[in-house]
Amino acid sequence: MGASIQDVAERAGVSIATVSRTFTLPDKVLPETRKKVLEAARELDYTISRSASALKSGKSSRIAFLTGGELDSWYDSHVLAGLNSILHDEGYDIPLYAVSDVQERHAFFSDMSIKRNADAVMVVSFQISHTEADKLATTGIPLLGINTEPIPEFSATVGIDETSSMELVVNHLFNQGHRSIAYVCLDPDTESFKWNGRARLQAFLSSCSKLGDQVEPTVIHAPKDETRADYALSQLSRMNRPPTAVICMNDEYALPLIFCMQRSGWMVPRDMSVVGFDDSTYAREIGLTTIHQDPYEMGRSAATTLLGLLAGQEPSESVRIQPSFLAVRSTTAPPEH
Amino acid sequence: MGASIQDVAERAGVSIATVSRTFTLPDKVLPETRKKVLEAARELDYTISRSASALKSGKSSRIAFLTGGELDSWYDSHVLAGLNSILHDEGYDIPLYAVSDVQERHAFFSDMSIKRNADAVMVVSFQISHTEADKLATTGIPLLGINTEPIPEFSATVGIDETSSMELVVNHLFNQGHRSIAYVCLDPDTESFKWNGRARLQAFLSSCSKLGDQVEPTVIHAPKDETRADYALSQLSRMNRPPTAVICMNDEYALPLIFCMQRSGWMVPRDMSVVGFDDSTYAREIGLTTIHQDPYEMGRSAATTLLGLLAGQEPSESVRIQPSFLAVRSTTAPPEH
DNA sequence: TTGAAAGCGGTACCAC
DNA sequence: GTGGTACCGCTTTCAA
Repeated sequence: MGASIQDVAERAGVSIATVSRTFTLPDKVLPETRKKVLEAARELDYTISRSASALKSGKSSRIAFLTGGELDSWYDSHVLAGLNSILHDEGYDIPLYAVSDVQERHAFFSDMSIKRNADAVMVVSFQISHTEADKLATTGIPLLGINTEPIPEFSATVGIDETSSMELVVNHLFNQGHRSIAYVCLDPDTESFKWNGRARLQAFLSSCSKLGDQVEPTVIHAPKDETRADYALSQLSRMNRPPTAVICMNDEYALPLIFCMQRSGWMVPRDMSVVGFDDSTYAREIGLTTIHQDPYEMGRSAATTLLGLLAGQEPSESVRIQPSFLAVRSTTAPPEH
Repeated sequence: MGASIQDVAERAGVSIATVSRTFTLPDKVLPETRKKVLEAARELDYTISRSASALKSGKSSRIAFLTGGELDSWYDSHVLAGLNSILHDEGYDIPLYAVSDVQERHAFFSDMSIKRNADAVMVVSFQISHTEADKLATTGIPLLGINTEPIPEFSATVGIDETSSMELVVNHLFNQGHRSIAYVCLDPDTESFKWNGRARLQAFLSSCSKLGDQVEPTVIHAPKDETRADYALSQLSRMNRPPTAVICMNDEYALPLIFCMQRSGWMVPRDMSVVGFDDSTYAREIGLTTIHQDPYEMGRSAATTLLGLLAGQEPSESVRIQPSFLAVRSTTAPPEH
């Protein structure tokens, strides 16, 4: 159906080698010849075949995107958009490996269909084990982490500083006078493959302990489903000395919790301060105090780093900390005594 | 680096043809032989090369995903997740063609890099022109629409019934006693390539006119950016006889509008009823009355249809209407006189 | 059932 | 600067 390089060569009266060069190394072709070829190509509506050039050149032109769970989170889909905004134009596809249960996870790392079929792997928000990372490393292709633990197997990692971000939050609340703070999150051990679940929890505990005995931390493991806000609220209510502030693992926990509180007659921040993480959809409009970060830019940053790596450059820094800051808005206030 | 089909053949003591068959047509290989091959493959950590098989078989194993604007909308990213949940396992990649300005749009349809490099095109939420559709049709590959106008060039279209969904909304408000209703949307002619912008606006106007002179419709074109809610509210405020209800083109307009109203001291639904479209993130938690639809399922539905098409089946129905319904919650109520 | 062999459509090396 | 050509790794007749 479509014209091949042969057809173009004949029409332009040159060899296929020249046609190939015209597209891949235009400088090595006489402007005049190039013009002829380009014209012939246009007339025949010729497009280069990805599979053919991939086969011959030995590069798959695919960057695997590995993530835990369906690609439905605000964070991951923005990372993807950012990656694609750069990699697409460079000729890369981004196959999506969304492993959402242990079987899929095991399958991914055992058949390793990625081998020879990807030029790099982006590990996104995924709590990868060392065995798994080792397995990936045997491919010899660059491994990049976005929103993951910076492990030695990765050529580079892009993310925010979880520890200092959480410290910003805890200190903000502490400075407002809060002395009992709850952290609401998924149970990182059972409910999810996401890395930041674990990292943020640890950061919360360490931030509190830095303040010594002055702050009493509580951890509430909420379920993943729609009942998470109700569950968290009921847990808070039944404590005999409830905290005065709640930090949520992300906005997707914080916002429903706020709505739920309002329906139950609690005033935010009067009765309870609430902080989120991410500064995602509606956070600004609602006035949520939250940690701001930009996953789209992280995707772009990772893509740029990767392109350098693929071009043979050494990564200038193996861990790239992206900016994040505490957006103080109207869901936090000093506690009423 | 990686083992090739040659290596496996040698190790298993068979020809490469047999190795190939073992993976693509296992039934045509003696169980005994198959076992040998599979074992050799495992020992060598062999994975089939996608580019090689793509080249030889003439199929690209790519399904192009064409959408207007960055892939950051709730709707589009859920469609993608749904598509990928089926197509990935079938061995398809889904390259993302996100055209967000006129240049990119023009480039996409003029270089047609998709030609010979995609087995099908998914047109998602995109207001495609007839010229463009014709151009795509010259590739001869299946064209599917998701959340698009059902045009003859498409083999199939998946979406909700925009007209009847909007009628559900308008009639709900009418039955509550609303007689002056505003519709808030992007200006479909200038601000976006998204199809439903146009379709919903038309549906709004026709739904109102079906009720004759009894309902007075107003259309407010709001900007795309963060000021959209403020802008819409200011437009509403300056009307000398403001409507009693507002329908928004989607939840991403409705929710900020509600927050904005609350900040300005308006009570929803007492002072103004608000309806959204999509039933997306937080809509349920906030109690937004909205049209519910499931883009993830639409993606899966379209993927299934496509696989049938690719397997040579005729599509059973060229337009597939996915279920949608009005979720009546707490942002609509009879108007106070 | 299995093997031999002819490509699929490019790329890149080597002459000229 | 351009052309000839040997592959890249697989799929798929066609014979055996």
